[in-house]
Amino acid sequence: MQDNDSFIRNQIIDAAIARFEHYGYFKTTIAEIAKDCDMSPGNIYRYFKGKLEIATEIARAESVAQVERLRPLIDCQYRSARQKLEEIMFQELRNTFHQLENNEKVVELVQYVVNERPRFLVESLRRERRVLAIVLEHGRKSGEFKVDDVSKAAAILQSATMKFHYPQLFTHQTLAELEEELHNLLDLIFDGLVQRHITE
Amino acid sequence: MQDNDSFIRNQIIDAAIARFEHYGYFKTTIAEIAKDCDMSPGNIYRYFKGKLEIATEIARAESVAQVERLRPLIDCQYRSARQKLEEIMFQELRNTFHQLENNEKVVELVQYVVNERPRFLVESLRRERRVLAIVLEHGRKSGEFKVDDVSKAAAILQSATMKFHYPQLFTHQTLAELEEELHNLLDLIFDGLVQRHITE
DNA sequence: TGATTAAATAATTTGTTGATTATTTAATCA
DNA sequence: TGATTAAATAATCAACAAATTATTTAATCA
Repeated sequence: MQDNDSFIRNQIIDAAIARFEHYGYFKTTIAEIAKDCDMSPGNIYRYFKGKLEIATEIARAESVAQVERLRPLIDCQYRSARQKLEEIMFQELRNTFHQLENNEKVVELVQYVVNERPRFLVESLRRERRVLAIVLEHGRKSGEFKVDDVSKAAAILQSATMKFHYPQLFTHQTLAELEEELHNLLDLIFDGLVQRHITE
Repeated sequence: MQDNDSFIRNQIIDAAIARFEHYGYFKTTIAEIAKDCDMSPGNIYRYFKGKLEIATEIARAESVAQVERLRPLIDCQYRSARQKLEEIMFQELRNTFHQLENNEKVVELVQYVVNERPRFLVESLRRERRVLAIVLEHGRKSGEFKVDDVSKAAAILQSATMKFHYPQLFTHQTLAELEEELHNLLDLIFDGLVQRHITE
């Protein structure tokens, strides 16, 4: 029964989230998650390959949700492509920063998943690049941007803003400082990206 | 005797470098370094506060040397400021990449120093920013660049290229891939940085 | 007296053992 | 028969002693 299966998977995921957020990944045991779901520890393994797979699924869902939260923004009619890219970057910076300050258990979990499953990071970065590419394509079509290869441009944009997604690289800076730096960086990038209409 | 003191300091540093490069920071003991210098372990402490201070001095010297190696480049008369910045970035990328591939013991040492002494990283980054600022100032004076605040621009340039200095962020990319990405990034940045002479 | 050492102490690492936890397997259930 | 469990096994962790190493101190040397 496929439906019931995914119902139970969700039940396990939900129990795991609650435990992980409260006690952290390492301090929660499969036995505890199983007990929360009124099942035996072994039965968890019918639904997940192991503890790490549960964590990976949670981290992936968070990464997908973060990108999903950008959707209304990228669909918005009243913003320029530039404004959209700026807001995407700021939203991600603030999100990372707040996670780091308020949600250390989740940060720990994600960092562990990233270390154990290098593909996870590659996949998450690709998801973000797709969003960037969509907005860049808008900008290209409307003539706002001068880009020929949209996905290459997305990759560049992503590496240029890498610092702002990696808490390890927030060298003791405050959010305000990071925001100002990001703002300046984006100005620099856009002045190079915006189509310049030479007056003739 | 100040001269003799610094002679012995250098002797210790040299012995430590040899050991650290060969066996790694953690596998070499103060006793071994002392023996290489024909002195007792305790005597090391007349010259250094401890093992970590020796490592820090070695890492700092490496960081200073890396910046020094850029000097002929920044003094060069026949290169544009843009060319200089490009070559600085490429030189640093290649340097980091090769260290990572050939000199894992040194990488381990530097990473440990960075973890234990957060100031060390701040200091190294400032050293690099100073170089960038010098070249930016050249470009500003000659009219090649449109920058008002040179040291702010240096900071932006540094954060935009952060990925290429942090091996942790080389997500399984080859040197060739990284070089291409850096090349594209610099193109983007310069198109925004270069003064555009509007034809009137 | 400053440089050095040997010896003392403090901190860290290593190795070991027992417990806990993750995962697998072989029944049981419905 | 598929879902579940209980029991078996494998892997990991925690605690603690022993050993090693880092650092300090109190002599000794020249």
